[in-house]
Amino acid sequence: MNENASVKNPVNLRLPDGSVRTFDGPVTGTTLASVIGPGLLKAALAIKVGGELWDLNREIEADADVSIITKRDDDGLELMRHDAAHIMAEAVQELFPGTQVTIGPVIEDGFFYDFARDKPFTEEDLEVIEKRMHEIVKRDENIIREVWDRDDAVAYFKKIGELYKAELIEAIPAGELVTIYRQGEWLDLCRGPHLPSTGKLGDAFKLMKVAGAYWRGDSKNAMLTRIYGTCWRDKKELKAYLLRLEEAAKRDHRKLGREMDLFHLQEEAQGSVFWHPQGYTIWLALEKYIRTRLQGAGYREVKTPQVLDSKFWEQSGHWAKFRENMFVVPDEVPNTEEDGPVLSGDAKLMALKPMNCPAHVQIFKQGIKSYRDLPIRFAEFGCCHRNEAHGALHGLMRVRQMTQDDAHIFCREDQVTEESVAFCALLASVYKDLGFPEFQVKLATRPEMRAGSDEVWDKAEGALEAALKAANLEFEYAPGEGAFYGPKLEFHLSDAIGRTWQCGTLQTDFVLPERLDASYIGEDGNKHRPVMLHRAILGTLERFIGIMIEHYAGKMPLWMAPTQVAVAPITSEADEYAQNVADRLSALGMRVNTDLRNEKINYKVREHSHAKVPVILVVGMREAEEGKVSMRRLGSNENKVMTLDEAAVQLSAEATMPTGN
RNA sequence: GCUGCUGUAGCUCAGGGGUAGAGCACUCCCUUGGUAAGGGAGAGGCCGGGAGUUCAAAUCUCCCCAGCAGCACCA
Repeated sequence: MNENASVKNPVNLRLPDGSVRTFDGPVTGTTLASVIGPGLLKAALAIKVGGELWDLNREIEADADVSIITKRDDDGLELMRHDAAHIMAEAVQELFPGTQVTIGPVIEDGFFYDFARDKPFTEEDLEVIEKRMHEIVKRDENIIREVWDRDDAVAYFKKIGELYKAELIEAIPAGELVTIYRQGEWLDLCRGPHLPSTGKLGDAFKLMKVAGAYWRGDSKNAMLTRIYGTCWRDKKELKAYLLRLEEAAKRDHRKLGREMDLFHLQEEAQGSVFWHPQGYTIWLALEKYIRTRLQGAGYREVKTPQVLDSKFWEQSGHWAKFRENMFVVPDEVPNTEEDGPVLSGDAKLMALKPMNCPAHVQIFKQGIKSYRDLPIRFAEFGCCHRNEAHGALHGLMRVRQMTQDDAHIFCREDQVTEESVAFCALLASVYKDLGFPEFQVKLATRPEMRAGSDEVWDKAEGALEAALKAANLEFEYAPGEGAFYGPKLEFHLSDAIGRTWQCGTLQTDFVLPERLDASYIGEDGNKHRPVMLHRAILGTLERFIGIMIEHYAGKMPLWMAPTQVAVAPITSEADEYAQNVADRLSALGMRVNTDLRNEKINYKVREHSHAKVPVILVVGMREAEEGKVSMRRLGSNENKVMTLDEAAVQLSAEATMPTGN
C-alpha cells in the first residue's frame, strides 16, 4: 500500500451560518452532526454537500459547503417519503414472498411503489402491510449504501427472481457502478440518498389505496399493483392532511351537482350530462360571457352539422387515428320488418363529429379568400361526441358529449405569432374574470405518430414558443404530447383534490389546411395555404363548469349563481311585500326566488344557505312597513338592513357580468 | 380498456340464508315563528341486471352493467 494514502488532508466544512469546521481527514455527516450537538445528531436525516444530497454516513473527502438536513427541511420530508416507499417494499416482501419490486418514487404528499404479483393486493392487505412497516421502523434497521458493479447487480437480481429490477439495471450503461441500499435483510437498487436508519421515518404515514398501473406506463405491458401512501413529518401534519382531503371531497362537483340540483348523469347516457334548470343557468351565463368576449376579439360565430360523412374524417386523418373513439352512424333506413337485422351492415358510414375543425374548413372554403380577408376567426359552441374509454369518464370533467368553446383562426404564416399572442392574452383575461389568475401552461411537442414534415413542425413549435415568450407566460415542455397535426399549448387548471385538467388549448396546424385543401389568394396572385390555429379557452363548458364548481365550492360568483337572491318572508303577512321585492329585482334581470313556505325563518335561511344562494333577503312586517330588506350574504351571519332601493342598486351592479377589465 | 373496491328508499348509510331498517328529503295536519333543523301523522324499496346453489337468496357462487380510485387514452 502507498504510504501517502494514510496521510490525510484536512477537510473544511462550511455550515450555512458561515462558520467552518475543520477535520483532519474524510468525515461523515454523522460525525459533523455529533460535533455540533447531540440534538442535531438525533434529528439529522442527511447532509447537503455542495448542493447535493448525500447519505449521512457517506464520507466527505474535500472541502465543501454543507448543511445538515432534518425533517424540517423539504428535502428531509422528501427523503422520508422515499424511505417510506422502501420500507413498504420491505414489508410487502416479508409478508408476501414471491412479490417482485419495481419502482417506488416520491409524489406530491407521499409515495407509491409498484409491485408485480399474481394476485393483486386488496385494501385489506394495506392494514397488514402498514402494521409491518411500523415494526420495521421500530427495528430501526441501519440503511447502508453499497456501490456495486452493474453486471453483478443484474446477475444478483436475476438470481433472486427480481426480473423487473434486473431489467431496470440493464438499462444503465454497462461498466457503470450502481448503488444498492441495504436495510436489514432487504436491499434495493436506488440512487439514494436515504435516511441513516428506518427508525428515522417516524410514524406519520398511512397507506391510502391500491390501484393497477402498467409496467413502464405502457398498456401493452403487464399490469402491476400499485400501493399509494402518504407520509408527513409528524402525526399532526398527517391528521391535517387527511382532514384536508375530507374537506376537498366536500367540494367534489359531482356531489355539489346533486346537492345543488345542477345536473345528473345516468346509465342510459353514460358520459353525457342531463343539465337541470339550475345547472343550465350557470351554463348559459358562462356561454353568454364567453360569446361576448369572443365578439370583442374579432371572432364570428358559426354552427356546423352534427353528423358528417366518414370521408371527411378520412381526409382529415381522424378516421385513421381516432375511429375507435368515434360514434359511427350508418346512413340507412333501418329494417322495420319483424325479422332480419335492423341494419344491413353495408350502408355508407357517417359519424357524429368528434371535433369541429373540418367543418370550419368547409366554411372557409366557400368562395375565394384573399390575403386581405385574413385572419378569419370562426367560433362555434360545438357539440362534439367522443366515445371515451369507460375508465376515463369522470363526472363533468371527462364526458362523451361535450360542448367546446371552439374556434379556428385561418391566417397567414406571418400572422401566427401575433394571433397566438393575442389568444394567450385573451385566455389570461378570461381566466382572471372567472377566478383563475393562476394556471399551468404546457407546450406539447411533436408526437411519434404525426403528419407533416419535421420542417413544418419546427416552424409550428417555434411559433407557439414565441407566443408564450411574447405573452410572458411561464411554461414547461410536454415532449411528444402534441396532436398528430401540430404542437399545442395546454392550459391546465386543478380540481378540488389537486388533479389537473387541460382546459384551454392553442394548436398550430400546417397540416389540415393541406389535407382539406384550404387556400387563399396572396398578394402575388397565387394560391397559398393558410395556417390554422385551433383554440379553445374553456376547453369544454362541461369541464370548465366542473372546475368552477370545485374552485368556488359551489358558491358561484353572483353573476353566475343559478339563484342569485332568495326572498324569505318571516310571516305569511309579509308574503305580498316579499313578492314585490322579488318582482323589483326580477325586473332588473336578476334571478330571484321567493320562499313563501310555511316554515320558520331559521329553516329557510339554513336551506338556502345549503343551496348556496349568495343572497338571502329576509322580510318581516318591520321591513314591509318601512320598504326595507334585511340582507344576509352566504357565508356571513351578519344582516344588513337597507331600503329596497339600495339593495336593488347594489345587487344588480354586483351581478353584472365581468368584461375583462 | 386494465387492476382493485362499491352498488339497499330521492339523498347519506345500517343490516345480512327465513316476507326490508334509520336519519334527512317528500305529502298532510298543527304552528305565523326575526336569521343554519318547531311539533305530529303518513307515504315510499323485486336490496344494479341475469343465471346458479338452496326447502328458502337482498345476503352465497358465477356472468354482465354502472359508479369510485388509480393506470392507459385524451383530436
